[in-house]
Amino acid sequence: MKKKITIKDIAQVAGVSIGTVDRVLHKRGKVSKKALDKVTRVLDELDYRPNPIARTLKSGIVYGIKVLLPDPKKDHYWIRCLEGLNETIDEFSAFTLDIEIHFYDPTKPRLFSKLGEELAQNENLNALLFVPLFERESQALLKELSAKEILSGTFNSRLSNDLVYQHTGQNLYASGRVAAKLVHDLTGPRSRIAIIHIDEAFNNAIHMREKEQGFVSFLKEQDSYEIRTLTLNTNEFRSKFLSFVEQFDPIDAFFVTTSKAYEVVKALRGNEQDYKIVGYDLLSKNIDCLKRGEINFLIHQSSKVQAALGLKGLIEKLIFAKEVPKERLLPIDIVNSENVESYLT
Amino acid sequence: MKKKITIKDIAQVAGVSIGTVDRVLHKRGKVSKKALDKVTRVLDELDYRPNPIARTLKSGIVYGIKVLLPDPKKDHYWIRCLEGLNETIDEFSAFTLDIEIHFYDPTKPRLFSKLGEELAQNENLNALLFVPLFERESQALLKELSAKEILSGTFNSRLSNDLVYQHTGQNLYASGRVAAKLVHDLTGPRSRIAIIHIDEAFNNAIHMREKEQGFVSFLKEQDSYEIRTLTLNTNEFRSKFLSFVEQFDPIDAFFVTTSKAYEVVKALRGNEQDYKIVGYDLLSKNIDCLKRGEINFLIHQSSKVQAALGLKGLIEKLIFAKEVPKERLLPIDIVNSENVESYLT
DNA sequence: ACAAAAAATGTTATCGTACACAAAAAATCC
DNA sequence: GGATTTTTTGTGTACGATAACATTTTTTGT
Repeated sequence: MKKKITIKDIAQVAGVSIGTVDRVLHKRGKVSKKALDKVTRVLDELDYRPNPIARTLKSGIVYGIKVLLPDPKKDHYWIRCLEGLNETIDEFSAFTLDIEIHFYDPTKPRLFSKLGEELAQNENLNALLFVPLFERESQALLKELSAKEILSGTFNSRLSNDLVYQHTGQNLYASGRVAAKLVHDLTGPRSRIAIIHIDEAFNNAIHMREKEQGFVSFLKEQDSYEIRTLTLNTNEFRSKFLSFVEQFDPIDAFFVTTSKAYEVVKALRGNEQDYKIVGYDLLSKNIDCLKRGEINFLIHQSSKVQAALGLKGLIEKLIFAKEVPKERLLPIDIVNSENVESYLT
Repeated sequence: MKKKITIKDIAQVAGVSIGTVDRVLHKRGKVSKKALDKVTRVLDELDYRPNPIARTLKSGIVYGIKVLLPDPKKDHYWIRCLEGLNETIDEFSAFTLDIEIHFYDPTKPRLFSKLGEELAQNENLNALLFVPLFERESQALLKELSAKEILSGTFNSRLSNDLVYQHTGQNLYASGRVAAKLVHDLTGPRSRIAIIHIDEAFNNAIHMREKEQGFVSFLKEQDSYEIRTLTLNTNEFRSKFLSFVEQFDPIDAFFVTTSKAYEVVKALRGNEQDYKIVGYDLLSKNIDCLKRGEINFLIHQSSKVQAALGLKGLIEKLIFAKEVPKERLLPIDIVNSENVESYLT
């Protein structure tokens, strides 16, 4: 228990009043050069860091944080992010934070832009966390935030941009390699494998490509494999999928790069062969298939935790002046029928 | 931003002074029945919860927490717990907490008892977190803590005791089932599987049994398997292990219930056959084997996170009066060569 | 019924920070 | 140099909970 250095200590050592120290700390001017130098030096020497608790207690200081999330009503995937956000909000309920969550239609880049601009207008906005589904629009938003010195955070999708303060995400390439390793374990070498992309437009196409690249890169390192890729939408699924299966027959395993592995399962039902299937995301439909043994593995990069961590990072930066690594990647969880329960908190 | 209810509001509504409210809150007596009733009612009605920040700020209130951990010098396994503890301590550095970590020799129950009693003597000890390696001694300690109204928390090992305030741990039985499922995936049905317990005395024998039971229960549900169990210590390892392998030959897979899977790998080196191996814990030696393909899967229940969560639970109870579920079980992580990196933060 | 003791209740300083305002010191003007 | 403006510095109060202390009310004893 080392004694904590307060603003009082600084004032005493520097031989000035706490008011002067405060002015130096907050750069509100009205300080003579002499006093400024002395205080700055003492501040540095004693390694002073303001007590965030006292700061919070002092009335009036409310940090404004807004979150921009794809509407869970339009795409159920995001409901878990919302849970994560709410948990973090709850965790910091003791502090005076003004956190608002706004939803946007994941199919309408225009509205995203509009909403983003609107939020950025807000006077007392200190940080904005968002899912950058739309590359171009997100870049524009980031530029605006940066200009206004508003902290920015992204999660789930990544932008290649230095302006973003912090990103919390997933290593898609590596997750593809993980899937490949699992398939390799399940089928052995020299097998025939289908990579299925479903609903590329809706989700981020880049996501699926990265997963595919990781997947293929692993298999290339192993014994020879026969790989085919199929890209389609939910509505054209029934018509195209089965003819693909027939054409590429016999298939040993499917790697489904989106959360729609259950669709593949459904389509293959009644088929005699024992297909191995590796997919993504702990949707309840997927979990049902997993438990019935129709899906072998699901890869899970908790979007809930991503959202929670992303928000937490921004809050801690604001309240505690705690620095967070610019990029944090979640573990790639391998889920099968036996450990799935342990991931459902 | 709903307005927060302060002690002042309560006083006003109840028609008394804040002093009286405070006395009611802290049960320090000297309050008339009439006032007590009124305040209690208002307190309940307005759902008042004290501002933990103001409470912390008020000088003098220092919560004392001690942690009792097996010495990482004696058993390197615990070093990761220590990391987790330190991360949590760091996280709450803004609050006035007096946290001390004490080590005990994991081979000496007597010293554990002695140290435990010593710590419990401490006047301003509010909570004690410990790893209950020794059943009997831990029970005694718990009784003492409970009598003194000191919060108790355990992690890593579990005691069947209602006195413990909260436990953070792992589902060993389920992890055994997970391992079995993986082995099943790797070998297919009708294979020959060896369960290896190493250093039962040192670690908790019950742990290994639970894992074994889970493992066997899964395989029983599948097609017939041939299972043999071998229990041994590190020093007698070389002599007994190879003769066991010879005897039970041919073996398809090994399930090692402790963190010593690398020992099995070492012993089997030079052997022609392609054994499948599933083990526990992300020790660097295990990770090396995993990356070289000598171990197929490691099961990971982050002891670091267990320790961190355990401590966090106690702190939040003290500071925020936040209730924590009596038992929290970590996810059972499946680790292979491709996702191991994502777990090493 | 009155004084003294006991019990109940109210008031206030404190923690560390932030900011408004008052006070002092320095600079400017005539 | 004295009055006025400007700059710099110091002081007081608030935030919410706590606990010591001061004050009021009630009870007890004679």
